[in-house]
Amino acid sequence: MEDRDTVLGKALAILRAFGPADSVLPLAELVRRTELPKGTVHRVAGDLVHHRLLDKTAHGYRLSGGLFELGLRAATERTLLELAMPFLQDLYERTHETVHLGVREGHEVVYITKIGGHRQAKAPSRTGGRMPMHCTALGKVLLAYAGEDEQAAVLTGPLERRTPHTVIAPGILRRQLARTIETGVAYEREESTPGLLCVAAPVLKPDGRTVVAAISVTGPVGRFRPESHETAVRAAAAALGSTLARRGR
Amino acid sequence: MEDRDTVLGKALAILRAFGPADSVLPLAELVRRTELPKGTVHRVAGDLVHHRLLDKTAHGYRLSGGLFELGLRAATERTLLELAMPFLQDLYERTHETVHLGVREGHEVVYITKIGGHRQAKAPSRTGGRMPMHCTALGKVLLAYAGEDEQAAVLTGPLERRTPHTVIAPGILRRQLARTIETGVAYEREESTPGLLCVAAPVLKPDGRTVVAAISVTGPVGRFRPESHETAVRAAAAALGSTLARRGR
DNA sequence: AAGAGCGTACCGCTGAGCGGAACGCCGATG
DNA sequence: CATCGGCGTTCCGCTCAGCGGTACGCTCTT
Repeated sequence: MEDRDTVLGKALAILRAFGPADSVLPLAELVRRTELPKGTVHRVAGDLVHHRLLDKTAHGYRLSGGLFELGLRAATERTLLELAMPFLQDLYERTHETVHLGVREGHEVVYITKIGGHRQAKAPSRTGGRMPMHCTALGKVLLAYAGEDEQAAVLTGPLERRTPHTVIAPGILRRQLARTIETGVAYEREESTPGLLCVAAPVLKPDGRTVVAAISVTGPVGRFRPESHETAVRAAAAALGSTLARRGR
Repeated sequence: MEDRDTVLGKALAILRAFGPADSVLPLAELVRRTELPKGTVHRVAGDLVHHRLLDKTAHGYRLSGGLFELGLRAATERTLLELAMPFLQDLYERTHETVHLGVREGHEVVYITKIGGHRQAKAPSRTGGRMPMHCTALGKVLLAYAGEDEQAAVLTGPLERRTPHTVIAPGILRRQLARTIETGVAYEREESTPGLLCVAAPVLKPDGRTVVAAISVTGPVGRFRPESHETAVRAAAAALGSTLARRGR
């Protein structure tokens, strides 16, 4: 999967060895995960510390602030985030539920940001994290507007059953996607996480066909009725769409 | 400044050649900024593309989504961001002005996040960006609680005059910092950007001495009266402080 | 006391990385 | 239309940065 034969490859193998949940990893753990020789990991990790991509603590290594800073220079994601923020705020203020902004990356959703209050539903999504497309509202929206082949690739591939409600039948899923194109929204009902509901709408280019990103509102089963936020989400997404069209790209 | 003799050094020189404002840089520009041989930049940039840290476009290279994703795995910043979000939301909802969360990194402030609505004052701060400490409310708070030597280092060093209001007299600045410790807030009045006012408060560890981060509210001269948000900012920062103390680190 | 697992240090071999040079392609200039 | 400067790309032989097996010393656990 990764190219472990070049210095850069090794360096990245080490950096990517950190999962979203990991905070500090000891050298030995990095060796295990990267499957690189111990000496090598030691040296490269040392270099990475020197370059401010890793911090060295008493208990091991940790991704450093330098990396955080660098990552936020990525132009497209950052611009999207900055332009979207006001709309996401509006949406949050109107709903007081967890609001997500995500884009498609390969066959998964990547969360650009996640905003919420104290009462937010405990979702597994994390800023900068990934989730499968077939079991999230955000993912379904992004998939619905993705290219034919992209869509087919995901539907054909194995669809992980995350909860009893996860839709793993390609047929049903395909129908949901078709309906998403018609209505302009997608739903998730406890398909990725028990107890969670979600509505999402696409942020489109002016052509009305290409997705740039998607916005969603998530809440817990019980007090939360996703249908009642359908219009708000759609409006926010549409508004962001036109803003993007107006300014630069 | 940078170590250009190792592969990693070159790679980082290239990545860091992208300023906060740059979106796409052509090869030639990278060569100019990094002062590396053309052939070398070409090759390394190619490798970086292969490793999903750069995107190659028709007009040059661009920091890619892979980097964004990686950066957001940095544990400390991300945890801080996640735990802070609800408090920042509250603060925004109460004030409807631009809200910042920042930490100290070296002799500057790094913005972890920035949230605001449509009417937000056009501040130069950007998520992931840097600003000097001596002319921002966030910076003054962070500096006030930083170690003696750290504080001295900044005050001794050259203090850039950003606007006619920038305080560049170490004496006055030191008094402001002292006062910040007493009152628990710092102000900025058009010291970094004309037309902008700002209040900030420290997020402290339980010991009440060590700063972890700082929160601020920014608004435009005219409608915005920073004093009236002093309590709200202080409350938000304090609340975040206790939350951090409770959970994990 | 023995052992397992860790982080660190050493060091000689070698091919990955290096970068100067040359090329072909524009678009600006005269 | 000819020239030229700046661009991105490719090539290739030299060499030293990177490599990783080995060994050591430390701290826990058994």
